[in-house]
Amino acid sequence: MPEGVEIEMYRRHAERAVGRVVEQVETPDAWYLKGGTTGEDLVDGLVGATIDATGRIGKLLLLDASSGHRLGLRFGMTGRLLIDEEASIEELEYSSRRNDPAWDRFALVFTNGGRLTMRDPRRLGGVELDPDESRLGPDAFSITARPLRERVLVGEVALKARLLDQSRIAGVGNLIADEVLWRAGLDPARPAGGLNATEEKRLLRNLRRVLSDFMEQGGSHTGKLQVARVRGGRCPTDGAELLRREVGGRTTYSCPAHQG
DNA sequence: CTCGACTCCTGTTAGC
DNA sequence: TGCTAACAGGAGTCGA
Repeated sequence: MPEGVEIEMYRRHAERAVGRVVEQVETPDAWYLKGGTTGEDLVDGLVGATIDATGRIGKLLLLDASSGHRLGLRFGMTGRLLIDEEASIEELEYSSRRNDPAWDRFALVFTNGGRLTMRDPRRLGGVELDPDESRLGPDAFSITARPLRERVLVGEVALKARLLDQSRIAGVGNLIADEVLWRAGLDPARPAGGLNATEEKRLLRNLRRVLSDFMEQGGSHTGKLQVARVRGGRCPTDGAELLRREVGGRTTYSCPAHQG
């Protein structure tokens, strides 16, 4: 599913839209418009404007328009981004391999005839004009030791729940969280505030490595733990049967032997 | 402010 | 073979 890694790939793909002029906005699914944004808002704010730049905070993809407005795109669990009908990621985990235009929820049509399309079977994504970015914590790709320690590694709540909390660190989803904690040898259910200095460093180091590995390998489904994230799966490093639990409201796989 | 529970959505898949 | 129910998770809301 799209996590920060996939959204960064989408952002790079969306660079192909920079410099183009919006001719038309297509909103076939009103449910997909979020935060009070209407089709009329999008037409008023975007038609005639040039896409000047792309941006990303966590899982939120941003398109800056020359009108001064900023378009926010969220992809939920199954959303894909198409530019001129071309996808950046062909295999999206947990998404359909089918590629049905009936799932098009939103599109920008450009004056050159090309288009930017959001194709989302399960409709968990959404589009918002000028979204509130202040609700997101520092981006996972650039977070440093201090904000990690002060905003994420605090309190009694489960460590993994903290990593998934977009207001504290933006961009970590279920697969990235499981892979990072597995590599760092940390139990997902431990209190977030209970890590010592060594463990904090280990967490940050592994977060950075996982993000860079996943970017290189083509997505958050390319982790070493991924193949074992099935019922009865075994730890790829020590062979112990993985623990399958719900932590932070999400299905969580961890190794009882080396994640302490 | 914190935090867990609940809800939304629908294609896929396991199981009968 | 065909049907049903469980499952997946990002994100918002609500109430204690």
